[in-house]
Amino acid sequence: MPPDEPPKLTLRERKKREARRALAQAALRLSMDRGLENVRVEDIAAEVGVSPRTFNNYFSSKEQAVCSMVVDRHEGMREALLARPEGEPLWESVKQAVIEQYSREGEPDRAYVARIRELMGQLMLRGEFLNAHAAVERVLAETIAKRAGGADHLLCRLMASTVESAVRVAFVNWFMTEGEPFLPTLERLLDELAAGMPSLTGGTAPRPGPNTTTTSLGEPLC
Amino acid sequence: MPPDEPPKLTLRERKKREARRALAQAALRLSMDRGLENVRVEDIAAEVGVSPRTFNNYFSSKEQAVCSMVVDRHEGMREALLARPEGEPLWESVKQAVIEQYSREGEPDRAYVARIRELMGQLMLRGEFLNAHAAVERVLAETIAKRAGGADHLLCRLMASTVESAVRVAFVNWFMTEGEPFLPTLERLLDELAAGMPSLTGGTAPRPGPNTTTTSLGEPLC
DNA sequence: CACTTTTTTGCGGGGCACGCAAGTTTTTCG
DNA sequence: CGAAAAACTTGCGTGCCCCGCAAAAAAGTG
Repeated sequence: MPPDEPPKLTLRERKKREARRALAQAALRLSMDRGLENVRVEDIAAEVGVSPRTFNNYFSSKEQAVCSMVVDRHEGMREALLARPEGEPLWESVKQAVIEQYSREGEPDRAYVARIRELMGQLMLRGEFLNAHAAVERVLAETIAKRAGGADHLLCRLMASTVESAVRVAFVNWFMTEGEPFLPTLERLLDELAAGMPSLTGGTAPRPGPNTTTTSLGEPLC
Repeated sequence: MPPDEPPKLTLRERKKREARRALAQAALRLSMDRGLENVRVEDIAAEVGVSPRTFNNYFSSKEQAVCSMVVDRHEGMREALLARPEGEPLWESVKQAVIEQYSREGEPDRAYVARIRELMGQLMLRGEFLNAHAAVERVLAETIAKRAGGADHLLCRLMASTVESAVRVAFVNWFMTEGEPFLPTLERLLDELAAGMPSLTGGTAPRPGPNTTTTSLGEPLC
């Protein structure tokens, strides 16, 4: 068998990536177990066998570490989108690229649903999570622009932003409902997006209907 | 003239709101002047004439204080949307409600563009900013659901989320370009949304075109 | 004016993020 | 190879932040 990945990247680079990955994973694992508020930076560092100070050389907060898997996805996102066949309509390309990206990880682990729900309850974490999505959004916008051959820059940003919206909504739905699978939901939402959400716009009749609870602000669910 | 707002709310309530408002405003003002990193909680408290500890009774971080104006907008948002005429198509209602909301404040102050741009460079702040938008998004989704008479819950969330996307994209465009006015951009983006972004989808031809710079990640611009 | 409820404040603790200046490892190159 | 250069890690020290707690002050009540 071939000895291993022949180190194309300098040893240093490999070590760095590995350290980063390990830290991120440790941060996530510990947070799932005990809840983010019971995880000190010290713990994460210890888990990986590295000094606390080093943790901060890689991430500037534990929240950032936990969310780094989200942001790392932009890499594959760009490639997937650029790899779509030439003539394909833009929406279809984007839809397939995004779905492919989230298929590769398989349906998120059902066992952890409750934990994830608790995790996302943390306000600081949500901020970082949204930041991560914003990062993905930027490269997505750029890639769309490239793919669309110099289309209106603003519209590309809008499209990228709404696509990320769909992802987030599908994700929140996934971990809030216990039941519904992620990918089909995502696919449906992307289709709706592409069509301007006719299912909503269509059923215009504002029947009063039975009152739903007016859950006001504060910081309830995600 | 009538003596004043006849205190409908107990004196206590008024003081609380006033304190909160004052703190938020001070936080924003100071951040604009010196940049958020040079503003300690102590400074904000001092500006309002209150103990630092009290600041944290109102906000759990300075970032939150700075962004509180965003989240306070959900109040007016709900009212505006529910006040739209009955038969009006949903998209039109939402569009008008949102635009109305942002008209009431007038075009954001042109003089501060550069400052705002710097402000938004702060990563922590962006997280909180996005959190604030997420809060608005929640009540918007709920209001849309009510207005649409029990339509698909998920789609309502999607619509709310994409609308907020449009707002953010328009806003970022505003403070990144120096030039273009906010409201017309917003209006255009909302129209595009309602139509599934045909301007993009239409021009499918993927001409290679001259390469644009592949600005990769890190944490470049907003 | 007593009495209750709510808010403010000081204090103290636990933690986090980061600059800096050694140490240590990897890379480069003569 | 072996030494200088470059890059990464680590410990230490600093400043700041967030929050729990309990006492003091303020606002509401009769």
